[in-house]
Amino acid sequence: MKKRGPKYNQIIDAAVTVIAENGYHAAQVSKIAKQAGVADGTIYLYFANKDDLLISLFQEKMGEFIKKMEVELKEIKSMEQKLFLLIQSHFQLLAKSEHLAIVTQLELRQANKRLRESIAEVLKPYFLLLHAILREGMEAHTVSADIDIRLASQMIFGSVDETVTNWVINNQKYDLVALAKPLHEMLIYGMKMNKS
Amino acid sequence: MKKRGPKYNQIIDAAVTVIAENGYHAAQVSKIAKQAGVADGTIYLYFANKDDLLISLFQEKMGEFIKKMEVELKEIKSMEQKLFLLIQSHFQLLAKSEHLAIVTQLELRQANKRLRESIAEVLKPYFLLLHAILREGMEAHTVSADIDIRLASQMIFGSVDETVTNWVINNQKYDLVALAKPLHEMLIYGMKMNKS
Amino acid sequence: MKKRGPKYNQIIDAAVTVIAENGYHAAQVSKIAKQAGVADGTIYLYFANKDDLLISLFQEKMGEFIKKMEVELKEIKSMEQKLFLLIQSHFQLLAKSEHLAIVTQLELRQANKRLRESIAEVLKPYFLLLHAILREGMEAHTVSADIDIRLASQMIFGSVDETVTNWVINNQKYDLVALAKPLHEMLIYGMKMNKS
Amino acid sequence: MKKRGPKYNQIIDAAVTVIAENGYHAAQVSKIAKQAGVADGTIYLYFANKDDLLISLFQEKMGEFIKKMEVELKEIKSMEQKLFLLIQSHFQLLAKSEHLAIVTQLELRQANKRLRESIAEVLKPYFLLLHAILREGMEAHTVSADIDIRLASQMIFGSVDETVTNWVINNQKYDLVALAKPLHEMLIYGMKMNKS
DNA sequence: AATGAATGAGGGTTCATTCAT
DNA sequence: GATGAATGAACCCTCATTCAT
Repeated sequence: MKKRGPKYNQIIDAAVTVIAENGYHAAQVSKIAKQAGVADGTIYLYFANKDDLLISLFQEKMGEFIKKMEVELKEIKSMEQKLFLLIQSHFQLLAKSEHLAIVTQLELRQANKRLRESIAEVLKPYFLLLHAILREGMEAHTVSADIDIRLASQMIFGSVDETVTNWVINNQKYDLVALAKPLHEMLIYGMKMNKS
Repeated sequence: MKKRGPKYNQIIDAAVTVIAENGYHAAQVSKIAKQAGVADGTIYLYFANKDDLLISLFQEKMGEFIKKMEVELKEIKSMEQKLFLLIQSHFQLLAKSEHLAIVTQLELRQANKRLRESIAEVLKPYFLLLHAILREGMEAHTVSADIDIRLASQMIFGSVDETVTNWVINNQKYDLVALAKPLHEMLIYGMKMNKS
Repeated sequence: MKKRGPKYNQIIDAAVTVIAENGYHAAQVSKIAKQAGVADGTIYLYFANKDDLLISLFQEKMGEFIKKMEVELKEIKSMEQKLFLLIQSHFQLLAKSEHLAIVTQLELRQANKRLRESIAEVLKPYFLLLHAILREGMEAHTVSADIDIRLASQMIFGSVDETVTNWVINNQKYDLVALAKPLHEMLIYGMKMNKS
Repeated sequence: MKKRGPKYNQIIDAAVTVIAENGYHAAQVSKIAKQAGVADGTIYLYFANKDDLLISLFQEKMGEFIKKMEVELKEIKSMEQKLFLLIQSHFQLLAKSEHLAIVTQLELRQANKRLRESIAEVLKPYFLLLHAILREGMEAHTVSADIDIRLASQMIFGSVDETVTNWVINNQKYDLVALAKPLHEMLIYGMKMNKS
C-alpha cells in the first residue's frame, strides 16, 4: 500500500465524483475504479480498504485545509480577523467544489460508526485551532472572560457547518462565501440590537 | 397499516432501545421485533417499511416536542426568553433520555438519503419557530434589523445541535442543561468583550 | 439455526450431489440451493455457514455410520469378525452411494484446515472403535500382545481408506465390497506365506 | 520457461517453507517470491504457473526419493528386507524435514483436483516399486500366492501414509522412524497371535 | 534475465420484506 | 390481527498472472 503514487489522487477524486453523483451507498468500489480509469484491484494497492479510501479522502481535503489555515492564521493579529478568515476560507473551500461539498456535508455523514470516528479525528485540529483563537482573544481582552471556550468553539463550528449544509440542501443556489461576513458578525456581536 | 394500535408506541420505543444499544446498522427489523415482543411481520402492520418506522420514531419524539414548544412559546413575551426556553427545552428533552439522544445525534445521521430528507422535513417547523421568534424580536426592536433571519436560525440550530452532539460523544458526562444559559448569552450578545 | 427441519437433509443431499458433480471448489452455495430447491438464504436458516454445512454433511453420513457400527459390533464376539464387519460395512456404505464416495474420498480432502480438523474430529470415534476392538482381541489372546494398538489402528484405517480412494479414482469399476475379505485377511495374517 | 537455473531450487525451497509456515491457502505467489528473494514475475520464468510449481515441488522431493529407492532396492535380496528399507527410508525422508512433512501430508492435500491428479501421477512409480517387490516375493514363495498384489500395495502405502500423517498431526512429537519396525512386522505377519 | 505495478474475475452472506397459515 | 419461515438481490476484496520497462 503506497500512498502518493500518481494514481492516489486520481482515485480520491474519482471517489468524490462518484459519491457526489450516486450517493454514499451506491458508491461501489467498482464504480469508483471505473471513474478513476483503473482496475478494481488497483485501488487496493493504494488503500487498505474502502473505509481507508473514504477516510483518506476526508483527510486529504479537510486535513490539508486545516494545515493551510494553521499557517495563514499565524500572519494575522486580531482574533476577529482570524475568525473571519477561518469562516471565509471554510466557505470558499466548499463553494469551490460542488462535489466535495455534497460529499462532506451529506454523503459522508451516513458512514458507519468507525468511519465517522476517524472523520471526527481529522476534525480535532480544527477545534484546537478554534480553541487557540479564542484563548488568544481572551488574553488580548477582545473576547469576554466569561466565555466557555469549548462551548463557543462548538457554537462556531456548528453554525458554520449547519450553514454549509443548508446551502448544499438548497442546491447551492445562493452565494455561500457572502455569508461569511454576516455570520461572523453574529458570532462576534450576537443578534442583539444596538451592538455599539 | 394502522397507526395507533397499542403496539405502535411499543414498537417505536423498542426501536429507540435497539438502535441506541446496537447502533443503526445492527438494528435489524427482527431485533426490534424481538425487543418489542412481536413477530417480524407485525411491524409491517403498523409501518409501511423500516424507513417509515424510523421516520415515525423521529416524528413522534421531535414532532411532539415542537408542537409542545409552539404552545408554550405563546405564553412568553420577550424574544430573549423565548429563545432561552427553546434551547433549554431542547437540551432537557435529550438529557432526559440517554437512548433518544444517542439515536437522534449519532445513529439516525447515518441513515440513507431518503430517510434523512424526511427527518429534515420534520425539523422544518423547528426552523419556522425560530424564524417567527426572530421576526417578532426584530419587530420589537430587540433583534438587530441587519440580521439575516434564515442565517441566524441556522446559527442557532447548528450551535444547539453541535453542543448536544458533543455532549453525547463525550458520554453525556457533564450537565447539558446547564449549557443553555451560556449558549443563549453567546447567541444573543456574541463573544465580544464589553457586551454592555 | 434449526437443525432437522424437513429441508435439513434436503440441503445436505443437494450438497453431496453438487460437490460430487462439480467438485469442491465449484460448489457454490447458490448452486447447492438451486439443487435443493430452496433460496440461497434458506441454507443459512439451517447452517451457520458453508463450512458448517460441509461438516454437518460429513457428520450426518459418517457419524451416523459410526454410531450404527457401535451398536452392531456389540452383538459380535470375536475380534476377527468385528474387524471384518467394520471393513465390510465401511465399503458397503461408500459403494452404495457413488456421490458420497467421491465427496468423502476426493473432494472434502481439499477443504481448508479448519474444516479438515472438524472432519478429523468426526473420525475420532472410528479410531476409538478400532482401539476397543484391538484391546478386546488382545485380552482374549487373539491379537498379539506385542502390537502397538495405535499404530495398528492407523494401519487398518489407512489401508481401508487408501483402498476406497483407489476404487474411486478408478471410477468405481470393480467390486469394492469384495475386497473386504482379502484385505481383512491380510490385516489379520499379514502377507507372509504359510500363515498356518 | 527454463528449468534448472540457479533459482529453480531456490524457489521450490521457498515454496516448501512458505506453505509449511503459512498453510496452503495463505501461500500466495508473492509470498513465495519474497521468501525466495526474487520478483513475482521471475517465478513465471521457471514455472508455467502456480500449479506447475507445486507439482515440481512434489516431483523434486518425492520423485528423487523414489529414484533413489529404485537403485538401493536392487542391492537387497529378500522381499522382507526390501519392504523394511522402503518403509524406513520413507519415514526417514519426512522425519528429516519438518516442513516437507507438513507440506506433503497436510497442506498439499487441499490442492485442487488437477494438481492432486498430477501428484498421484508422481506416486505411480512408488506403487510400481511395491508391485515389483511383492511379485518377486511371491515368486520366491515368501509372499502368499493368494495375495492380491494391487490391494496389498494399497494396504502398505495406506498404512505408511496414515502413520506419517498421524505423526504430523501430533506435532511430530514421537520417533517416526522407530515405527518402521513394528509396522513392517504387522504388514508381514498380521496382527494375529502366535505368528510363529 | 528480471522486475513489480497493474489487472479483473468470482462468491459467501445479510436482512428487509412477503404471505400462507 | 398475528406469525415467522422463506425469499433473493447485492458487493467488497484477493491474488494468480501479465507485460512494459
